[in-house]
Amino acid sequence: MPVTIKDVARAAGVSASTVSRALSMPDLVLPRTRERVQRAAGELGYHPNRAARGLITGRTGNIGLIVPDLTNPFFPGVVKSVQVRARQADYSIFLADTDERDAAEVDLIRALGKQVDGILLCSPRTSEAELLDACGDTPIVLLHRRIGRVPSVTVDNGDAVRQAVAHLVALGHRRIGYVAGPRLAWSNRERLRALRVTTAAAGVELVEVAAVAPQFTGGVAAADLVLAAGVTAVVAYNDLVALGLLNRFNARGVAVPGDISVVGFDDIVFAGMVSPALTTLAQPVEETGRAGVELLLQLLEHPDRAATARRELFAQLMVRGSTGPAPDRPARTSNHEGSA
Amino acid sequence: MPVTIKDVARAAGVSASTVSRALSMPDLVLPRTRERVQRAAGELGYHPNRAARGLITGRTGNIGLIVPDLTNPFFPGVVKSVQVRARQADYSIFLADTDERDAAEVDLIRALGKQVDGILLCSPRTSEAELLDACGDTPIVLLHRRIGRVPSVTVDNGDAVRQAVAHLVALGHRRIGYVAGPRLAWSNRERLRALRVTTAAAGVELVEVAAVAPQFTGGVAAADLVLAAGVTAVVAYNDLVALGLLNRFNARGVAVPGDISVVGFDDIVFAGMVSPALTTLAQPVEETGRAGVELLLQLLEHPDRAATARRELFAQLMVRGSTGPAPDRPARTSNHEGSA
DNA sequence: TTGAAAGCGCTACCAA
DNA sequence: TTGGTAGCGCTTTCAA
Repeated sequence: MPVTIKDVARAAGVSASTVSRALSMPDLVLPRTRERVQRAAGELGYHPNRAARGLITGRTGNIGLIVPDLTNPFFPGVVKSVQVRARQADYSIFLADTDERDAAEVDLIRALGKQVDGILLCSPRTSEAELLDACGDTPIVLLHRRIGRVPSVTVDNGDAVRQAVAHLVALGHRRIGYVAGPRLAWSNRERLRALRVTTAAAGVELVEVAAVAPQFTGGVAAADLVLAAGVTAVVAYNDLVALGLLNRFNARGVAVPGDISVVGFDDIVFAGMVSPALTTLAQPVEETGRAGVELLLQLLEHPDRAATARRELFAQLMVRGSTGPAPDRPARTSNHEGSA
Repeated sequence: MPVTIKDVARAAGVSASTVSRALSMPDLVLPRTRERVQRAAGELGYHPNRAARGLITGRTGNIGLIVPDLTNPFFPGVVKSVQVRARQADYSIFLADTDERDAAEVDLIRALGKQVDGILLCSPRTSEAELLDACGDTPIVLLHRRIGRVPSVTVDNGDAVRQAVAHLVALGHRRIGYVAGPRLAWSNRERLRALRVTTAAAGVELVEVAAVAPQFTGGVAAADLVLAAGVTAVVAYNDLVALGLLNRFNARGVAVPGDISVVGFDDIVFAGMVSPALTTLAQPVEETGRAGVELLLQLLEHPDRAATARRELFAQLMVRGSTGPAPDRPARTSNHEGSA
């Protein structure tokens, strides 16, 4: 049986109220008493029961974090940074992974809602209305998505895309493909929109090749379509997809960047491990998580103030081996002479 | 203000006790009443406050999960499978990442202890005594570690190593290197021990090259030592380290498997993405997580019974491009002719 | 079968 | 500055 506040009270020869105060509002008790209580608590190994405390204060000391898929190395990065910042503020993390099943988001929000002070929603796909409905009055902060005036931490996808397109155009590419991710993903929509605008402005062609699962296999599946599209460069929704492209290109004997250039998003650690290393837009993962927690904490302190409720971060282009000068002609669509 | 049991009681025209029963022990109330209550609960969107329930039942419905480093793709796999199984049993997951800082384990165990019904400790490094002390009377299940009679899920590292060595020996290798991981990691100790035994039994030489951080950079750092050790094959503590080796070998112009063969552990998804693809020992991640949760649930049901308290799983060798016939001589230690 | 009452561990209020 | 008391939302006796 765990040691409760009463045990400490008895040991210190004071009342439970005093123990409570001595521990959480030390200024309100006499130094002598405080010390006595703290020593007793220490000796007994007392740790307040957070659930019981939460019941009355209305605060659990927990933060919920919902991510689409831990298997994508991008998200563990976010989780870690959230974790670090949360722990600093003495919060624990409830983690849930939706496994890319959009419907699971709402269920998880509902399930976690009661046990946490607020939820960090990473790249949610659920429609605005459903999301807001599911949250009820649980404070939320969106990561990588923007909805009305809901506090959010986002990365400027427009700027990121501009960097990528400028880079490709400078290399001489005039026909660029995009392998999209989940249609409902905000990042995907933003990237696609920015690609349309930016390529048009630069006077180059954009080919929307396909939309695939944001995974390695998605990239593998899209690779042949990319080749058939006759582009000299391709932007992938994320690094996983880009790596899938690279892999299939390699299997088909299509040289990167000789025959075709590839750009990804996220700069997951493996983007730098393959050869040629992937050119990608590095997301400031660490900052994202930290900023998310901070926004949420702020929100918990001042539920009214919404002034600082948005933070926009920036991605940075990492130019690596997978992009190079445009080939004179698009990549051959097959390396078997006969099949052309 | 969230809807409480009283609201439902009022709406259904019954007492709070009845609501409680109708929801958690439906057989004890009249079908008519039950329906009325359930409808009311549904309409109001009532979800019991788990903290309050836990206060009286002594069960939180939460499971703690502590992993060394989410950045290693092996662990997200475990987390996901734990998550899935836990959710089936209507448990939520408290996740904590120690960031490979051994000391953090104890703190986290203490911090989580009170808020969960039990803890899943994945690959902990802490000494047996400290660990048991920190746990107090929180039930724990160890993943990838064995301590006395503490319930655990492990993979038979001896068998895994046997598979790897047999494979390498069959290819003609006679001098095999090992790049170790954290000295305190149980898996590392087991693998090292098994390597010693197995190589000796096969009459081949084992060179313990180095011990590095279980990360990509660790492998990169060890690569030159491996080459200097004059081995024709190298076993790495895990895939991340193996990929680091591969990367550095590639940079130095050392052919894999032409000049040297590489074997990793885990079969993280990226092991199959590089070329040549990494030969590795696939851990049954999904089963590990599931088994861990099941053991813990069992433990919570019958704190006494310890019969089924251990589960041993098996790794499977995935032979891929990174291993091949032994070169006649060990890999050249440099590709610069002059420097030899 | 149902309701009233007690109490889980804690904090917040009010008096002293 | 301290202690007593009430009550957070829920479950679980015990009576009715």
